[in-house]
Amino acid sequence: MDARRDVFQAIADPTRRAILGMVANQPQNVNALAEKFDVSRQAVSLHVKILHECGLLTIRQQGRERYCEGRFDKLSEVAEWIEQYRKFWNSRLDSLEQYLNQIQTKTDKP
Amino acid sequence: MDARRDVFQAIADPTRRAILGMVANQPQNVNALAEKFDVSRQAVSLHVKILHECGLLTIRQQGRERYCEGRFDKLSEVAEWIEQYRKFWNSRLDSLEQYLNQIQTKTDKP
DNA sequence: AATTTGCGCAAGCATTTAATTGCGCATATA
DNA sequence: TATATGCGCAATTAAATGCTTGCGCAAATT
Repeated sequence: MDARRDVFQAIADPTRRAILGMVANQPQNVNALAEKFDVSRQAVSLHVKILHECGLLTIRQQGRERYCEGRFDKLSEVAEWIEQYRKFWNSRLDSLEQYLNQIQTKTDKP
Repeated sequence: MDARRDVFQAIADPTRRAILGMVANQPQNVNALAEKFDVSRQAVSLHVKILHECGLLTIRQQGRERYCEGRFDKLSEVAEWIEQYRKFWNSRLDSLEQYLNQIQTKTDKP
């Protein structure tokens, strides 16, 4: 179960995205994560392993527990890939900056 | 070969990302695309089908040819998912980050 | 010291996926 | 009209993926 293993592939799985969401704010150990899913602890453990191999989370061993914490900078790879196409779906704006100004303006409007 | 079929999964494949890159600027027919890859025409045709099913490209039939053109607005789904984590990897001054901090400060206010 | 708990390893299994090959049907072209 | 071209539709195969189960080790608890 180890072939092409990149960030794009890692985030393709919904369970892995959920895991990332859970370890974004504070570290969680593997069992704590596993309890939140319907799949077995082993399945979650494997997802964690994959995410770790991709550099999307770090693992801090503490006694017999392994605390997982999100490491999201690798997502910039995906973000950059997508950014180049933003102009195609948001044709009147051709940069993130302008896009941001747009939503900011919308939001600020009372 | 039709199960979970979402945008995250569609862009997980490098060949499909390459195809999207090729049809971003001007439409290409299936054979023209296939020539650029080492895999068979059928393989490319299948990737095109998947991308089409995900709404990531449109197909315009013209005679016996099918012109594929990128439709990137579905990528915003991925972009939005990623955006929520940008603050974790991009700690430098960034308009989006500032924006996020701004609303976060508002929210955090007790 | 004995037991429980957290968790990785590894084997096994069902699906899914990517890719190939052969076929046939339209639409072009000679 | 005969032939070439573009391309989808299976059917098939090999590999990858997600998941489970059983095992065992090391750290914590009793």
